[in-house]
Amino acid sequence: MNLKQLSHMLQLSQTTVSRALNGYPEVSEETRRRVTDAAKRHGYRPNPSARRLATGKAGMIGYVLPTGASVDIDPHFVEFLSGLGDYARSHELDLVLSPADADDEETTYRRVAANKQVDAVYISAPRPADRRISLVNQLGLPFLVHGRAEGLDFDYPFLDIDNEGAFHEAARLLVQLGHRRIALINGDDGQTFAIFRERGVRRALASAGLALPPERIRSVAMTEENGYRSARSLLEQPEPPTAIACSSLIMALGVVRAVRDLGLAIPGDVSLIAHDDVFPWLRPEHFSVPLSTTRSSIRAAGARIAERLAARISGLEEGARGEIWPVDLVVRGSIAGAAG
Amino acid sequence: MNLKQLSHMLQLSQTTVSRALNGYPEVSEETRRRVTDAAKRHGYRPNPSARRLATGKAGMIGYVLPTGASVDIDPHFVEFLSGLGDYARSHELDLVLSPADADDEETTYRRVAANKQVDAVYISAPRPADRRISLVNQLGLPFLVHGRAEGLDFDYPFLDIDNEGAFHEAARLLVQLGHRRIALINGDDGQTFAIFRERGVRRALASAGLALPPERIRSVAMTEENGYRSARSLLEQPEPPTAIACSSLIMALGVVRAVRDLGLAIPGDVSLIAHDDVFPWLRPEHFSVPLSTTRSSIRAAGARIAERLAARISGLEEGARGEIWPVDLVVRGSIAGAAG
DNA sequence: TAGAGCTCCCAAAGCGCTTTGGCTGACTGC
DNA sequence: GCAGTCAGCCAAAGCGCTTTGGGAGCTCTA
Repeated sequence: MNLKQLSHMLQLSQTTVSRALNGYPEVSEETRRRVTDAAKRHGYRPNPSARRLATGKAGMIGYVLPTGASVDIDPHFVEFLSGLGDYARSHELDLVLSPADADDEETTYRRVAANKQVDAVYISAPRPADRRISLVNQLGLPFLVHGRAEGLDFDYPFLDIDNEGAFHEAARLLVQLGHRRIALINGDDGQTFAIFRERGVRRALASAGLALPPERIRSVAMTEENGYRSARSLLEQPEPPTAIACSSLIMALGVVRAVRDLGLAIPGDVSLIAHDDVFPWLRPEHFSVPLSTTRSSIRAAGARIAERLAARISGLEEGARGEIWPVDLVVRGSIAGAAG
Repeated sequence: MNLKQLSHMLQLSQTTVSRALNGYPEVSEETRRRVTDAAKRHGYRPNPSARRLATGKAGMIGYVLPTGASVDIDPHFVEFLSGLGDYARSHELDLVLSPADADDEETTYRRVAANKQVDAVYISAPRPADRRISLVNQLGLPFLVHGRAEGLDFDYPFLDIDNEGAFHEAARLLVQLGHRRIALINGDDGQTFAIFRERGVRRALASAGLALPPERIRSVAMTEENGYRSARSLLEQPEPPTAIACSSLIMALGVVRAVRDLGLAIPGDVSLIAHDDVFPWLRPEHFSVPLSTTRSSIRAAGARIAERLAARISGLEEGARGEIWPVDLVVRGSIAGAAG
C-alpha cells in the first residue's frame, strides 16, 4: 500500500493525503480523520526511502564506530546503548553505526554527512581539542558530544558527568580519612574524562597541602590486567600509596587481585575507591570487600543523549547547551582511615 | 555533484554514466574510463537515498536490539560488534540497530522488513524454536543466525560454535582427572547455546557412568553476582561438586569469589573451567589462579557474520548453509585431579 | 546487397514521497 | 453587488538514482 493507492482509494490527491497524515493545516478536520482512519485500517506506512529522498531527513541517528584489529570497543558502550536504545525505541529512531578506520575517522564522518544517512550524530570519548567535533560542526551535521572537549574555539552541545567534582570528592574523603599518599589509576590521559579526574584529585590534595607526583599516577587502557599491573607497580614502590582512586570497576578488579597477591588487605593496607558506570553484570557491592565508588549511570546518559538528539532533530533544542551531571559518592567497606 | 551534472559535463546521458560506474557491459571501455576518471576527479558519489529508492537496496545490515528498562544488553555484544564492524568497514556497510521492545520484537522486525531499510539482518541468542527466525524467513528478509535454533521445520543459514563439543571435552577432561561430582553453571537455559552446553556435559558424564542431576545445574543470567550465588549454593550442598564448568568468564569471577569466601581453594578443592569469548579487558590467564577455558573468539564470529551477510546481499552466498566452529580447550592452573 | 546481429549510447519512465504554485468556491466587509 | 480573503483541495514538479525499451551505426553472412 503506497500513497498513490491510498489516495486513489480515498478519491483524494496525494497532496491532500500526505498533508493530512503529516498534520498540515491546509486540510479539513473531517478529511484528516477519514485519511488517518483509512491509513490505519490499511496499514499504510510511508516508504522511508522515498521520504528521505524528498525531504533529506532520515529518521536515524548515527555513530561513527572506530574499528580495527587492535581497536577494542569500550565495554561501557553496551550499557550506553541500552539507554540510548530504550529511548530511541519510543520515537522509532534507529541508530546507524558506521564503522571507521580508527586512524581515519574523518573520512567516515564526511561520508555520513555527505550521504545524509542520519539526521544527527553523537560523539563519544572526546579528547581535548577533538578534531571530530570541529569537523561535524563545520560539516553542519547536527551533533551532541558525550563528554567534553577542551580548548575548542566554539561552543557545542554536550552531556557530561562531573568527573572533576567526583574525583575531587573521592580524594577529599580519602584525605579526611588521614591518607597522605594517594594514587590515581586513570584511563587513557588523551581523553578529557581522565584529565578532569586527575584535576579533581590534584585539587583535593593540593588544598590539603599534598601533591600528586607522576609516580603515583597511571594512565592506561581500562582492562583488568592494566589495573593489576598499575596497582602492583604502585604498591611495590618504596613509599607506596595508602589509598588508590581508580577510574573503572574493571580495573578495580585487577587492583584487588594485585593487593591480594602482595599479601595486603583492603582497606587495612590500602583504601580503594573506583568510578562505577553501573553495569548490571559487575557491581561494586559484590566485590569481596564492597567497593566505594563514584557512581553515575552511563545508561541514563545514553537515554538522555537520545532524548536531546531527538529534540535537536525536531528543532526543539538549539544552540550549544552543555549539561553536566553530578556524580554520587557511595561509601562502602573498601576505604578506611590511614594506618599510623 | 550529482549524476545529472556529471553526465552533462561529460556530454553523456545519465544512463551511460550510471552504467559505466556500475560496471555494466553496454559501455565501451574507453567511455568507462573517461567516466570513472571524471567521477573520481570531481568526487562524485551516488546519493544513497536515491539509489535506495530506485533499487530497493540499502547497503546496510540490520540488527533488532531488544531494549527495556529491565533488559540488559549482553556485554559480549561489544566484542561481536568489533569484529562485525571491522569487516563491514572494508565494504562500506553500515549497521542499523533498530531498538525494539524486548517483549515484542516482532513489530520491529516487520517494520524493518517493510521499510526495506536494510538488506539483511542477523539474529543472535536464538532459542530452540525461535519465532524471530520463522518470522524473517517468512518475511523474505535475508538473514543469518548467530547461534542455532532447534526444531524448526526449515533450514536456515547460521554460524555457531560447537558448544556441545566444547563442554563435552571440558567435562571429559574433568572426568579423566578423576572428578565424579561435576556441576554446571550455565547461562539462561531458554537459549540454545546453554542447552547444547548442558548436553555436552551430560554426554561426557554419561559415558563415564555419571549423572548430571538437577541440583548440580544452575541456569542464570551471566553476571558476576549470579556466578557467586550459584557457586555458593552448589558448594554448600552436603555433597558438593569437586569441579565446576561455567558458561562465562564474568560468572567465573563470581565463582572464584565464592570459593574464596568459603575458605576453599582452586584447584585444590574445586576445579574450575569456563567458557571464554575472548574479551580484551578480562583474560582467563590473569585470574588469580589462571583459568582453564573453552575458547572461541566472538569477535572473529562477528567478522565472519559480516562477511557472510555481505556475500548473501551480493548474491554470492545462497541457501541454508550452517557453519559450526570448533572450540579450543585451553588448560591452565584452575583444574587438577580430584582429591581423594 | 539485404537482412541479421552487434556494440554503444540515449530518452524517458519509474521508485514513492514532499512541496510548490495554483484553483475553486464560499464567506467577508463595505 | 463586488473585490478581497481564506479554507480546502489538486496537478505537477521535484528529490537523484536505475532500468526499460529503443535506435543509430557498423560488421558479418548468404
